[in-house]
Amino acid sequence: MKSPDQITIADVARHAGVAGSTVSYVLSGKRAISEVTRNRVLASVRTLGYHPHAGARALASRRANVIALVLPLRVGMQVPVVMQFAMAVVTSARSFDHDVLLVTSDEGPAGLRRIAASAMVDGILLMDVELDDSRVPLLRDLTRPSVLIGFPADATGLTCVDLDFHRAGQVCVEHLAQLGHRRVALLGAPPAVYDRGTGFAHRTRAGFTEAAHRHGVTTVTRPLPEGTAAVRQGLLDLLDRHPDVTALVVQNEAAVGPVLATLPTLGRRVPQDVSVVAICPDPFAEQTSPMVTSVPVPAEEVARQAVALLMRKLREDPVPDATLLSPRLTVRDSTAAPPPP
Amino acid sequence: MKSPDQITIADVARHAGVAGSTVSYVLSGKRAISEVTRNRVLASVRTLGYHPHAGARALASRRANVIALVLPLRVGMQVPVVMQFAMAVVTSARSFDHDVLLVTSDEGPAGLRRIAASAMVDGILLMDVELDDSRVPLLRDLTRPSVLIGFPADATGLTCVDLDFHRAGQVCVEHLAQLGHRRVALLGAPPAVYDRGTGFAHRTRAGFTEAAHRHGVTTVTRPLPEGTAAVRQGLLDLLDRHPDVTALVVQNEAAVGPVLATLPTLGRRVPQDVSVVAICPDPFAEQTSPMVTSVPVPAEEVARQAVALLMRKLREDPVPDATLLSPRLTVRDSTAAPPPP
DNA sequence: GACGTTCGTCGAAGCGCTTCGACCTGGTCG
DNA sequence: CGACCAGGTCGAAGCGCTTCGACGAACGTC
Repeated sequence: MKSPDQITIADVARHAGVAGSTVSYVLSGKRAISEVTRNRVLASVRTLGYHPHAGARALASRRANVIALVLPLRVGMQVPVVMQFAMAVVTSARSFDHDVLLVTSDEGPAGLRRIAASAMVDGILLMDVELDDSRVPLLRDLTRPSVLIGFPADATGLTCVDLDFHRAGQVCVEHLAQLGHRRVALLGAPPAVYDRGTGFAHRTRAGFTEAAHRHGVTTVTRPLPEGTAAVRQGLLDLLDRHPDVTALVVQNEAAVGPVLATLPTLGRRVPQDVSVVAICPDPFAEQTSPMVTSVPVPAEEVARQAVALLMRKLREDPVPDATLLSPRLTVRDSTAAPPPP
Repeated sequence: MKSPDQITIADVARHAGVAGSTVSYVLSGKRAISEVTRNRVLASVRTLGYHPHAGARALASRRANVIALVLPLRVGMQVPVVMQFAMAVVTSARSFDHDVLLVTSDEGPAGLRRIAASAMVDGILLMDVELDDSRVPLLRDLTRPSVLIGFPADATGLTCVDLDFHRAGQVCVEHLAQLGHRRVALLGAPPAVYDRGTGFAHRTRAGFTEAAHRHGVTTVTRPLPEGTAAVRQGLLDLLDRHPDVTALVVQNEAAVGPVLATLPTLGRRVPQDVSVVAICPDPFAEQTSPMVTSVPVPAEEVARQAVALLMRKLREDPVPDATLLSPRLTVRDSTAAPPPP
């Protein structure tokens, strides 16, 4: 007595009057099959509602058609972007006929090792990589190919994708310099993010500072803690010490709203008195009032690229080590020329 | 020549000087094995770094040790909660020695069917269930067990877990009534959420209205669109038409911040002039200023419960159809007695 | 018209694991 | 003291799939 669920390739073969191997070849396209046989098989597949058994397939073909998406358990401020990433990864992976196994970092290296060694996944996508990431060395001697989203300090031998944050910092300054601003502040991620050594924060700051220098703009940079009250306090302090600042670059999704809301209460209108540029996802930027000029983190595109790269590695195609997506600046209503002195 | 990666159970057996089946029994504990043999096998497992091949295991045992987590692709504003859920699901699943396959709804029912039929997962966890959810009927005639997070209109034959939103609505009103408020407004999710028939919004409103009635409190309810500007407009309009409202219940994470920020600019101090209770995740509530009295959505606990239920169903243990987690109200700084008339 | 070629199909051999029945011990019991 | 039993262990038979080599048949080619 057969169990009622799980239609096997043998069932399809019988129904179509061919050999099991023929069904397999029809489905994989790895050998020529006549038009007529193919159609007969496909018809049987459809009428029986056949779906290949993933385990059996993985066992025989040594490919699971699954990739791992490794997220840090401690998702800090940037939850929405991470989510957007994750969804985009799933969608992209599906377009390559792969599924996504969600893994958290809290099992540590052992978790990664388990996933890889059990042949559960063919490749690994690592998100939110930190400058000095404990998972990274492991990745190097794992047999499975991997792609990182973000850059560790030492990226040799690894494939990494990210927004070009260095360039993003530059772009913000250039926009503001062009408008005539001469003194600009960078309000960054919470201090913890810098301390943790997360790459993007440092790279943005470097680009920011470098471009400012080049354009004769003087700068102030400071991290911005979480929480509306803290943001307010930070702003007060900043404007108190540096009253001549006429533009802010904010790289902290959670802070963008509060910053825009607080400035008017401090007697600074946006953009008449002070301009604001944000580095944050588009959905955020479009929801503020006034709508904020921003350099979006193109989560979907980064995800797509990362998956595409991983697929190429699975095929053993050569891939570039570093892929930097160029930032685009979208001008909205929060930036204007500085007020006359 | 053997491929260097992938140590098999045969390797372990040889190394330990026992039969393959013995290794299997040591690992699964399904038959008595002498202490001495067990230790010898476990030692070999460790020194060789053996991890069972997931596909082979799934094929032979008919259990993949993987559950599917199905997320809606279109995640609205409540991204952070969803994320929190997802992470908690992974953690819980791991504690049962299961992994999590991330699936989006955008493939539609076909996607679910594929996942289930390919024996890729043993069970399914469906998030963000809507009152009239197209995926739900399918679930009923799938062979795999499933658990829903949220309630569809017709939940017969299904296992559902959620916060008791009806009770949450009541709890908010009761708190406010006790403080002496007589006229209370419910500011809900964006209109689209109601139209979509998402259960929690309706259930909260029902509980809210019912409790208000019972306590002799009159109510106004209205959805709240996304965006700071829209929130402001909505508040202006509300206070204009109903100037006697002294308390607000906000069920819209994205709106809590803006509401609290906007009220003072409309000449209403919180909590002296108007009290605010939010139904939102704790991290949100703790970040507002003033810190808002709230009924948190216990994402982690819901996730844990859902996974636990699914595991019981996998073991074919009987489980309750509906699991409602009781809300707790955390009093913070945004609620007080209403001002004298 | 005998000989390659290609094209399409089949059968069988695994992939690495679980699990079932069988088979050995040594005790225990009547 | 032989029969019985429980505790340990083994060998072999699959699980459902892919893939390799083999094999007919239909087609030129000299």
